[in-house]
Formats: sequence, structure tokens, C-alpha cells
Amino acid sequence: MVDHSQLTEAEYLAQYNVQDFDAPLCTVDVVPFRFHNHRLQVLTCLRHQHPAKEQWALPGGFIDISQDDNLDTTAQRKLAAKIGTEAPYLEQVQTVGNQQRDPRGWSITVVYYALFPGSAANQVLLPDTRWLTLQGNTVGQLLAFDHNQLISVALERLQNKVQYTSLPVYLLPECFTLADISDVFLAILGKTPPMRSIRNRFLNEDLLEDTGEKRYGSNRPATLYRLKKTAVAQFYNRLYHTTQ
Amino acid sequence: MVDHSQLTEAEYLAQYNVQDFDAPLCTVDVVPFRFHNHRLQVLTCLRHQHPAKEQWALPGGFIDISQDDNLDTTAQRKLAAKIGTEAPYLEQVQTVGNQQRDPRGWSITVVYYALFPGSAANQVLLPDTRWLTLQGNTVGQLLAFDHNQLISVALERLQNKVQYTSLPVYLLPECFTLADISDVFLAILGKTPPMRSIRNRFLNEDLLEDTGEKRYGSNRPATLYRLKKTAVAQFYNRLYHTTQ
DNA sequence: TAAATAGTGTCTATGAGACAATATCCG
DNA sequence: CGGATATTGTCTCATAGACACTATTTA
Repeated sequence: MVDHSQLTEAEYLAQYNVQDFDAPLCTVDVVPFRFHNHRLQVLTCLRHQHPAKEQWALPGGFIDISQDDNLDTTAQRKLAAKIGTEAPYLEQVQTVGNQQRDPRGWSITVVYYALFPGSAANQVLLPDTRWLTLQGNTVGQLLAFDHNQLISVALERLQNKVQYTSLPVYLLPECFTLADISDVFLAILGKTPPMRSIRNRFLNEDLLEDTGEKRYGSNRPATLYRLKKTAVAQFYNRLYHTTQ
Repeated sequence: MVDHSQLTEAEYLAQYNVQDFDAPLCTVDVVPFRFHNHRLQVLTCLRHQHPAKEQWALPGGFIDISQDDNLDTTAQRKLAAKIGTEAPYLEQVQTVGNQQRDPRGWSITVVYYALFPGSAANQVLLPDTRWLTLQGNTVGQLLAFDHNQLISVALERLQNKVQYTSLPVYLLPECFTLADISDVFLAILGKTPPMRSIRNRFLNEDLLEDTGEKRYGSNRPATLYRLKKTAVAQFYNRLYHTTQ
């Protein structure tokens, strides 16, 4: 190897080769959540290449250093390749790295999660792409690599975050009722805060607007709301007690 | 390149070479905070190698795939190399990756922050290692790479987190007063919650114990507390209003 | 005793939560 | 009307926060 103690930075960079060093593999994986039939689901794809060939895995893969501006771009590109629509909510959760998680050797993955509206239900899926229903902390089947654990990590973040944000609305279609929000809490946390508390929080000036429409059943019809055009994710400064 | 569509996974792995692909550089950087002389400070080190030679930088560097079990290990090793003692609190914040942050090309860094007790003040530092005082969102001098921004990212997380956790105690020496906690809030947030609120929160069964000692000044002496041996980081379920 | 900071008592504000009461639909 | 779910009213509880008051030291 070159002795570069005497080089200028330009000379150093000219002789520098990334591949001279043992580096970990580096990927981005996204946990795409949706709320469908009163359950939380995660999108997975069947792998056609080694390793973990013919196993189901989260959307994700290598950073394309010639195309991707930054890690968020990579995450969005991986999502776009599997779901046509852009995620209304995308957030980086954690980076996991160790020797064991990939048979090719030491690897790290930057884990994101994305929230999709339930209406993503109607969308045509690519072949070999499936929404798997959450059971407990992860999906009910064994996924490639450590992807079951990555789902747990993302879910845990989501569980914490719905306690003090307006995130549940990103899992709902354009129009929804307050009872729908309650159902989202139930799917994510296994419990739901009292409707009184949900109403107090979600029916504020900046978040929702009454569509004027109602959802009819064999009972009093429920008001349908939609996200205000100007709405952004809101943060509240207390947690619910009843969901802990 | 080999056509590996027909290979077994074992055959695939045998011929797989990490370096066949354009991968980003991959590092871990730690923002070590301490509270000293009523200010928040960050430990930095003078670089002796290219790139950014002779510039001050955060402790950090490449993952050692032959030594490090996981990313937390890498962070702890990088810290240990610069500060003898282990960090009482270490947390992964975010992973930043883009083309611009390192002159060698596309690179990612997993950012951690660590909290050290003010008594780390007394400790002997390695040469070319300095605690820099925070000014605004970062330190007052230009650091290597995007390290000023990484400090901002870590600080922002710390600012959020002190609002609903017991983290301030990890920046204090073994024995401290409630006024010291207030000073930590001031250093981190620029404001401090009312002493009444600090007392209500921090003087609970599980966190602190009275040492029996007092700190004397030209006034009523203050009770000195210490962390209970069994204490872990606590989470509260409201934010302060006065510090927002 | 005065200055200064530590610590307590108490009332208010906010928002979660329990729960009863009322509203509005369908069949 | 009766069943069912939506929505509102109201009281309680926990805790942040304002603020006055008391406590304990040094000079």
C-alpha cells in the first residue's frame, strides 16, 4: 500500500480506491405498512436472486451511488419499484449492522418504514409481491435475512410514535371516520384510546376537515373527514395512558 | 460477471466478491457530549491522515469487520480510543448518506451520540483531542466533512429527548443538586423548566437518592443526590411547555 | 439581620380518561 | 319503536407551571 503521509489531499484522493479496504455490505430496507381489513400488513417481495433466493423479503437493496442523491432517495426508489405510488409518510428508523445478518458477510442495512393508505388495497400489485398480515411483533412467516426482526424494529417505532403524533391518518384512505382512527390504534397497539381522547386530539383546527359526507350503517351515520390540504404530521405533548 | 441464475446458494456465495460492486464508504461517527462550566461541549480530534488532514473531526471511522460485533460495538470502540471511560449513555441517532459529504465519494455514516458526566472534565485527554463548546446548533469552528451538521442532528435529538426522559442526569457527576439539572436544561435548550417541575419529575422513587451530603455556598445548602444503582433511563409521558 | 439560594404549599391550566346522556340512522 | 353506533357533556385525575411562602446557610 502507498505511504500517503507525504501526499497532498489531491494526490491522496487520486490514489484512493474504496475497494482497498474490507467494507461491510450496505443496503437500505423499507417496511411498508398498510391498514387493511382491520389489520396491519407489510409488503414483501419474493427474491429471485441469491442469497435467500425464493424467500420473501422486504423491499430494499443496494444504494445506487450513480443515481441516488441520499439514503431517502434510495428508500423511495426501492418503494417505487414495488408500489407505484409514493408513500405519504416515510421515516428512517434505525441502522442494523453485524456479521450474521447476511451470508455474504458483515453487512449493514438502513431501515425505513412507510405508511400507505388502506386504499392502496385497490392497487394492482406486481407479481411475487404480497401484503402479509402482522402477527404479534412481525409477520407470520419466516422472511429472508433478519427481515422479521427489522419489521419488529419498525413496528416498535410506529407503536411509540402513534402515541404522540397524527400518524394514524396516513394509514387511512382519503375519507375516513373517527372510528377508523380508533381501528388503526387497535391494529397497531392492540388497544385503543377512548374515543373521547381521539376526538379531542384529532378534531383540531389544523388537521382534519369535515367532508360533509356520512358513512351509513344500521345506526347513526358517522361523519367522514379528510386530511386538510395544508396538514402536516402533528406532534402532541402527552402520551395516552390507556395504551401503555 | 458470472451468470448465477443456476447456482446453488453455496456456489453463489463462493464466487461472490463484495468488491465487485460500487459501494458507498461506510463509517460510524459519535458525538460525545459533556456538560462543563455550564456549557455543553463536544469532543473532537485532530485528523492526521487524508482526507481532511489537520482538520478537527468527531471520533469515528470505519467499521472493523474483523473485530466489531455490531454497530454499537464500533461506536464504543471509537469512543474508547479517544476517551478511556465507557459512555454512561450511548444512542444511535440517524444515518446520513450522500455523494457530497466525503471527497472520496458516496459515503454513509451512522451517527451516535454519547453523554459523559461533567467529571470527565478531570480526565487526561489524548493529545490532539479537545472539548469544543457548543455555540448555537453546533460548535464554533468548522470541522471536517459534514461533522458540524452531524452535531446539529445529534443535538436536536438530545433537545427533544431531555423533554421527556431522565437523560440530563447522565451529563452530571456522581453527586449533583437539582439546580445542576436545571443548568443542564439551560445548556441544552437555552431555557429551563421551572424548578417545581424538575423536582416533581426527578425526585421519584426509582431515580435518585439523597446522599446525605450538602453543597454549601453563601446560602441555604443544596441537597446532593446520586443516581440509584438500579436506576435506568426513565421516560415520562408529557413534555414541558415552557421549553418549547 | 440581610442576601441568596433551596425547598414547600397551593392553586391554575391542560388534556387524558371514565362514564352517562343524547343523537341519528336502519330495519 | 328498538338496536346500534356516533357524538356530546361533564366530572375526575395527573402533572406542568405560576407564584407566594418558608428554610437554611454565609457574611
